[in-house]
Amino acid sequence: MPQKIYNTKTRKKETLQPVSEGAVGMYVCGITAYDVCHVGHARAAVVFDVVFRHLKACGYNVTYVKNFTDIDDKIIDRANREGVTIRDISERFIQMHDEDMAALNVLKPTVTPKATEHMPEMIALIKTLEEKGIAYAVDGDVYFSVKDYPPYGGLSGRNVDEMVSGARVDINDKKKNPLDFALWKKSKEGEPFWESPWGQGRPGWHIECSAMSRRYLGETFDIHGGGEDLIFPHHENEIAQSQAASGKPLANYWIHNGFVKINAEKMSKSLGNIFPVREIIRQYHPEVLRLFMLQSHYRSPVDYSDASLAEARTALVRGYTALQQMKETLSRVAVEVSVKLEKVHQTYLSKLSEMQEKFDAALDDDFNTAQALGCVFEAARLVNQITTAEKKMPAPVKKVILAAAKTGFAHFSDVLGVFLSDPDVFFDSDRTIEVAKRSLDSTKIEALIAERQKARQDKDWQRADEIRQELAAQHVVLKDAADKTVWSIE
RNA sequence: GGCGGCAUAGCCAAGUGGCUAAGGCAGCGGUCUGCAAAACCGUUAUUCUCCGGUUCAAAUCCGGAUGCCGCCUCCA
Repeated sequence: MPQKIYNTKTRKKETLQPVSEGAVGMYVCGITAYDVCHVGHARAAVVFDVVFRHLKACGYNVTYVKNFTDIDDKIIDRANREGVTIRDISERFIQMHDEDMAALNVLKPTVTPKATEHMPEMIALIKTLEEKGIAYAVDGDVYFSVKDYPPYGGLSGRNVDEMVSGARVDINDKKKNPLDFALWKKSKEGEPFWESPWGQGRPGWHIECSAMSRRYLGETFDIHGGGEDLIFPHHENEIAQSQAASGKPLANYWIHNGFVKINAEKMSKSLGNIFPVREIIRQYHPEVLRLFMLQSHYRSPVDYSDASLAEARTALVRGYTALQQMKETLSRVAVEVSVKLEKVHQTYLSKLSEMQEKFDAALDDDFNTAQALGCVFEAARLVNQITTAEKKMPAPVKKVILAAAKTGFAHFSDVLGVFLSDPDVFFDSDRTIEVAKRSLDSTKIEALIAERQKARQDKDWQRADEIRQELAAQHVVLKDAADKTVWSIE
């Protein structure tokens, strides 16, 4: 099925037709490296990671570029506050960003360029704009002249005249027009600077993305992404700069992810409701956060809360429970050369392949991860039916069906970036996190479980139940299997 | 003021013209179990904020009302 993408530029779902057949160029605006990543960054990263993974799974040769802004007012401020260099700051937070992303199973983009490493490209681009009469230099600053680029406002659906009358733009005497934006800023005393035809200074924010996307993807590429807040002014300005310079469209498809909200409010420093990724993954397995994001459509806003993460955890546990049963059954049953499948058994196999088709179709339809997850959970139910409920099914038949399910799940995991752990490793890790969160003592818990096992062997059900209740009070849930008792935190 | 989005069960959330309105959480009944837990089976929206319209047919398209939200200033 052809890939459909909702294009912010046209506000419609369109069929992806790459510039060059079989290849996709994608640029996504990355972070400004001045602080740790929060849930919002995580969402954007996960959304475009799934786009990346899915397009690759579809056979496209994807070049995914995600930049780091490593020169910016906020970085300078922080460097001054801490008395270190801007490089110290940006390197520190890029490193932490990479750690967080790795924890969330976010694949490394093909290229992760940094602004400071692309000064010549930026300066060249600004020069081109200046030569074309679309940019003007004033006292060491260079501005983009919005009135000299008539299509301005095309992406965000804004009208230049109305924006001027709206007048929520900063006052700056150097600008000819309040909507004009800086391409190059003269450096102030003590600030880091680069040499340029306009003197010592540093680039404006928007120009770096124009310069780096051009460098790695060319003048026109396929997909440009970012958070919905970037539509205006950032992406609008990128389009203006790049297209004014090249005379060609910058990107054919514009994808924007929705925001993460906290209690229906915007996350912001002033509200004090920022949730850093590294804090969240101390409370929950990273895949919990990832699953939470994938449960809703990437363009909708999501409301982050502890309750919704707890719910996502339960769902994740459900999936891993199926995987664990599958693994266990597969390891137990010996391979049989020829297995006769009856019609009922064939039904399972066809249901499985139906789930896989629906899964791919969901992602083809504007990366509908929520719908795709529906297929994953239906497949999980099917696995559970095979492993537990279908007692009459011959073991070799189970093996054949579960092997097919395993292949299907491998695909689901590969594309969504969840259910990637070994189930036993996942449960261990989940339990460790929960034990720490509730300040429990696993040694004591296990001692009680051992005591209960003895009581059970002696058929002292009263004592066994007493211990179970005692543990339940600490949120410890027991699961009695034939030979052992496993425990988890509810 | 300008631009845009959203409203589906107790909660979260897909579905955007027509088969039984996915899936997850929670609830209820059953199977299994010493009892549980997990799993499985069954059940939980005659209906998609409200009012009109188009159509043989609408949650889905059009118009209006109400409510919530985002962007227009750094922001994923």
